[in-house]
Amino acid sequence: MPKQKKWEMSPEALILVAERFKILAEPVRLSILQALETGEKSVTDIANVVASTQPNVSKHLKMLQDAGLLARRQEGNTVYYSIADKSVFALCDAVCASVGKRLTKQMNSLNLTAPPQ
Amino acid sequence: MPKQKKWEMSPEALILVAERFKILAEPVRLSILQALETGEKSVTDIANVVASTQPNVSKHLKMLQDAGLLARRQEGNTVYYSIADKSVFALCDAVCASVGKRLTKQMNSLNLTAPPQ
DNA sequence: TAACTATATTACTACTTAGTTATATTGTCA
DNA sequence: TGACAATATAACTAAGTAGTAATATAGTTA
Repeated sequence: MPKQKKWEMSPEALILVAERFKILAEPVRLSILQALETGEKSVTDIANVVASTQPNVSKHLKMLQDAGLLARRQEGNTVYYSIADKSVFALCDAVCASVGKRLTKQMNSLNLTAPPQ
Repeated sequence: MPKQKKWEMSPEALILVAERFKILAEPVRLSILQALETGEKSVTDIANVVASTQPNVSKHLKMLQDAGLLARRQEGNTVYYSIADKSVFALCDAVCASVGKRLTKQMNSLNLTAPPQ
C-alpha cells in the first residue's frame, strides 16, 4: 500500500520540478553526468569525453552545479567536478525503462519483432 | 546488490532520454498530468483545471500523447485523455524528493530552520 | 440543410538557450 | 616579474518553442 497517494503539488513546486527536468533535458548534460559516474574529472577531461568545447562544457557544469547535481573542487589550477546527487542515475534508468518499453510496444504494434530487410 | 551497475548508454539513447525529460520540463504539462491522475478528462475540462487556453492545451496534449504518456479516447464530439504511463508520477516524486532535499540543505547551510522576518 | 459545440491546426511573436568566439581570471613555474 | 595553462565569463548567433489569435475540422442537433 505504499503507492496510491494523491499527487498534491503547488504551482511553485511544479515549477521547481519542471526546472529540474529541464536541467536533465539536454544530451550533453546527461553525457557529462555519465562521464562523472566513475568518479571526479577535470573540466578539460570532461570536454574531451563528451566531445565538446571547454567554454560550452563550463557553462553546462555551472548549470549542473547550481542545480545541486554536481560538486566542485579546485586543486591548484584545475577544477574537478563530481556527482553530488546520485539519485539522477535512478531517474535516468527509470526514463530509459519507460522509453524502452514504449519503443518495444511500437515495434510489436507494427509486428516487427526484428528489424526489416 | 541491485544498485551498482555501470551506466552504459549510447548517444542515441541519451538523446531519447533527454527528449523524455524535455517533455516533463514544462509546468503546464506537469499540471496536465496532475489533473489526469484522478482519471480521464476532456480537453475543455483540462484547460479549465490548468487555467490555460484550449489551443495551448491541445498542443501540449498532443506532445504528451506522442511521447506515449497519454492515451486518447474520442466519444462523440469530445475527446478524453488519460494517463498511459503511470511511471511519470514516480519520476516526479523522485525529483520532488531530490529538489526538496537540496532546498533543505540550502536552508540549513544558512542556519535558517524557519523563514526569516 | 444550418447553427452550434468540441477539438485540432496554422501562422505568428516573444522568449529562452545551446554553441561559438574572444577575452578575462586565476594559478603555476621559470 | 613574464610566459603559460586551466577555467570562467561575455557577447553574439541560430534554433527551438510556449503562448496567442484566427481558422479549420468534425460531430451533434434542430
